[in-house]
This record gives sequence, C-alpha cells and structure tokens, in this order.
Amino acid sequence: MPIQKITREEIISKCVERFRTHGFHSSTMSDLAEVCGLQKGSFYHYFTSKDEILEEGLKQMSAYFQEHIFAIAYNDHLPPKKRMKSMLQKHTAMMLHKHGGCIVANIATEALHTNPDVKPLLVEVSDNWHAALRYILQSSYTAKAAEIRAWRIIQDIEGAIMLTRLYGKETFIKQALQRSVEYCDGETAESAKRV
Amino acid sequence: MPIQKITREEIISKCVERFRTHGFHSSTMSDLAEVCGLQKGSFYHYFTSKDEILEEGLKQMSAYFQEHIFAIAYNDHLPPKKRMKSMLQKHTAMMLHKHGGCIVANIATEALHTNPDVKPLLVEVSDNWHAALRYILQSSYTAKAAEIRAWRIIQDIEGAIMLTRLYGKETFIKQALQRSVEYCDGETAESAKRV
DNA sequence: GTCTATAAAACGATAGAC
DNA sequence: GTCTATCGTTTTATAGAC
Repeated sequence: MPIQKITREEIISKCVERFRTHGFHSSTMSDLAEVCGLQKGSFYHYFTSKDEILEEGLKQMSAYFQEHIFAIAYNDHLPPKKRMKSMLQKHTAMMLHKHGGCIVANIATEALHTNPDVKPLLVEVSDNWHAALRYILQSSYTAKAAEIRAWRIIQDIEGAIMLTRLYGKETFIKQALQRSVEYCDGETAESAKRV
Repeated sequence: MPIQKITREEIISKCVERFRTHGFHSSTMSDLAEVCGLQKGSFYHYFTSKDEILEEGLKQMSAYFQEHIFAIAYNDHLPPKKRMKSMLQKHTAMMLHKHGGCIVANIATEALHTNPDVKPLLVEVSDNWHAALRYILQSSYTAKAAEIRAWRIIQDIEGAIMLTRLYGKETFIKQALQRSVEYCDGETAESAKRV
C-alpha cells in the first residue's frame, strides 16, 4: 500500500504559490507536479484540469486570508492602530515573498481573460480585505469616510507592490504601510478635504 | 508582385495592443497573425521569435509614450495643472481602453519571470513617466518633494487601474486623476507632513 | 495514491511555392 | 511579402500497472 505523500490541501497551497510567483500560464502541469514532489500523472487523481486547480486554489486562499489575516481586524482587544499594522504587515510580507506580488492582482492581470469564472473569487478576497480595513477605520471615521479610505489603502498598497517589484526597492511598500497605519489617527481639517 | 498589406510598425502596434488586452502568454502566434490580417507563416518574415515581438513592441511603445504622452509635460506654454491633466487623461484613457490596463504593469506581472530581458524597457517607460511628472511638479514643489510626489502619482494610478479593472468601475481612476491634478496646487502645511 | 507510458491537441518555428 | 504545408516540441490529459 503506497503511502500518502502529500494532502490535497498542501498541493493546492503549493500550486497557488507557484501561480503567484511564476504566473498561471507560465506554470505547466509538470511544473506544478514537480513543486509538489509528484509525477504529472498523479495530479489528475486530485484535479480534472489545470483550470480546476486555479479555481480551487483561489477558494482555499480566500478562506485562508479571511481566517488568518483579515480576522486580525476584528480583534477588538487590540487598539485599531495595532490591528492595522499587524494585519497589513502580515499581508504585505506575503506579497513581497519571492517578489511574487499580490496573487489577486496577478491573476486578475493574466488570467481574467482566459478564466473569467474566477473573477468572483478575486472580488471576494478584495471585498473581504476592504471590509476588514473599513472595520478598523470606523473607530476613527464616519462609515462613509471609512469606506472611502479603506479603498484608498488597498489602492495604495497594490500600486506600491507593483513599483516594488519593478524597481526591486521596498521603499514604496514600506511608506504605503506607514501611511495606512497613520490613517488610524483619524480626521484632520486638512485630510478631510483630501478625501 | 504581392502588395504590402501592413507595415512592420503597424504589426508591432497591433501585437503590443493584443499583449496588453489578452496577455503575452495567452496570445499565440496565430492570434497575433490574425489580429494583423496575416497568416502565421508570414510573421516570421518580420520577426525571428515571439520574444522578439515583445522586445521590439516595448521599444516602440516606449518611444511612442515619450513622444506623444510624456512630451506634454515639457510644453512650458501651458500652465502646470493643464499639462498634468492633459497628459494623465491621455495616458489613463489608453489604459482603460478595452479594460486592458497598463502594459508596463501587465508585462511586469506576467512576463518578467520568463523574459527578464525586457525589464530595462519597462523601467525605462516608468522612469520617463516619473521624469515627466516630476518636471511638472517642480513648478510647485522643491526638487525632492516633486520627486516623491511623482512616484506617488504613478503608484496611485497603477493601483487605481487595478481596482478599476477588477470592479469594472471607473471611480477609482477618476479620483486618482483628480488627486494628481490637485497636487499641482502646491504645498500646504498639512500636506507637507504627509509626504 | 503514485507511478510510467502514451495519446491528442496546441504551439512555435521552418521550408518552399508564388 | 504573403501564402500553404509541415516539422518538432511542448503541453494537457488519459490509461493502466503496481
């Protein structure tokens, strides 16, 4: 009786990570199998197609983010500023890992045209990220202001990740992170005008 | 004697546009040929490989941007605010066209790992964009402040393009554009602290 | 559940006629 | 300069042994 080398969940994790760092269309089934320490043929015991790996992968990733990253926002025992810093540091560290960038932005860029079915999954992750940020910011802002500022934090970080990857300098993402944390300080007469 | 259906320059333009809207790895040689109204075989009269098309395409695009978009920044007959608005409107309109996004960001995301040689070309375009923005902002800011704010405009717009594509709403990019134009109004006591 | 072997299709690239 | 035809390779996916 052959031993179980790897669980389905682990396979999915490794594939998503490969998609993030090498791209979806650049990752062949052989590549994915190799990353998991399996032969190409063994892969079809778990999935019927490459597209299914992407879809399952994004579902699992969405759940992971909600449970292990965005959940930090709702821990009311910590002050808002600490939650914001902790959550974003964990999130951006993952994006910077191996210079792979944001999986949501990457898949949206390269696979939305060939795999339009995954769009709701990407939107789901972004929506959950936004809800988490908004929840933290509602301690310091009105509901409307918190919503708008939450989008701007996502936008700021996504732009920073892109520049950080292109120029290989972490300045962009570090400053975006700092700005986001300072957002928790609340409204000033000047900043209100700038929304 | 067969007539010339299309010039090399036109072929390159159509290929770059296809890469931007459908991705590099998702665009086959057949796709590219079809877009140009040619047969696959005819393509190899102009290029030796698909990678060469990408490289030549990015070179031509870089020159086009410098000449037709970034050049607007250096037209000192117009007030800074008008130059900023005119340049960014033209640039973002191209990015939004067919929801294709920014060619630089797209190629950086999906082809930097398979085609690292094109990185200098992507950096060149970004550098030129930054220089154009910085030139406009130097009317209102110190050299150092102008440099930092020019990067933040690029970052803001790249993040906005990503969100606009994912959510299909132009609010993100429109507001980023407005913020960028308002940057030309110059330093205030509050905004200085926020750099 | 994992392997090897192989089928079937897609793709990049070449050859040669016109 | 464009076409048709085709080669060689890569890639997705399947079949069947263990």
